Amino acid sequence: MRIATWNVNSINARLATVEKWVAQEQPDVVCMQEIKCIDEKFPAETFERLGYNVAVHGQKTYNGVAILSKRPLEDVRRGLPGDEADEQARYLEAVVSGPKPVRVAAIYLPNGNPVATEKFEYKLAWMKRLEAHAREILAYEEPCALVGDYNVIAEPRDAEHPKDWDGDALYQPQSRAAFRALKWLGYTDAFLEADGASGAYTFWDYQAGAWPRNNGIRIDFALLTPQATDLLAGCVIHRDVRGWDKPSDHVPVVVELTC
DNA sequence: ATGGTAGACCTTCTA
Repeated sequence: MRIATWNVNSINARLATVEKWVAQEQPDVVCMQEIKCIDEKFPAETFERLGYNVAVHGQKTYNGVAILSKRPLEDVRRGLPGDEADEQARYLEAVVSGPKPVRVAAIYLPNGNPVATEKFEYKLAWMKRLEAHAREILAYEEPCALVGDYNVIAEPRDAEHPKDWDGDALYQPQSRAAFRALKWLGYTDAFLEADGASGAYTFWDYQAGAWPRNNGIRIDFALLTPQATDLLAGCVIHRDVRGWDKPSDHVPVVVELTC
């Protein structure tokens, strides 16, 4: 089973690009972030025509996540547990049915900039809630992939110019520590495990020629439970998609599990 | 040191 994650930066602005890639690659599952629309405005029919079931957790203008799956989706959960007052649509979880069911979550972790504002506090609080929920999922002892835009540069190797990010929420010691705490609960970074190449990025800013200069960062991850890690067959960053017409600033990451 | 782009949408906010 091939599971993709992609921050599309508006599904409606990106529809032609996303449809082209999905039709070409035919992943079994596609987790999207930043769809930037309410559920009713998500172009579900486009993907249903390609043979996908669709689950959406959207909101107006900002954020929003979705899961496409060729196999039926069960036990769909909308929103990250731990704060009933949180109205930002950043988490969607479902079980992909089949002989070997796999739990999948689409994650759009808060950016958190600028630092020293309530936005950074919200990021850290959200990461605490994610850690608590990820701990619960580990206790299920089942294959699960937590995929998405984590908005964290975990290590210097994950940036072309790490020093440029010193004042940024994505590279703060607190952000990196929170990511480390999450991962060390017992999750595996699928790309590092399967590939491990340095200089492999998933995001290049639209500004200042970041793409032609390869001024990128790796912030889109697939974190796997031990039971999913046992099934890991590969992980590929679809770098070339950043050079397509009307690209997102993120590219798809595809993790393959043998099931 | 600054500004550079993209998207949603009403004028500025988010990234």
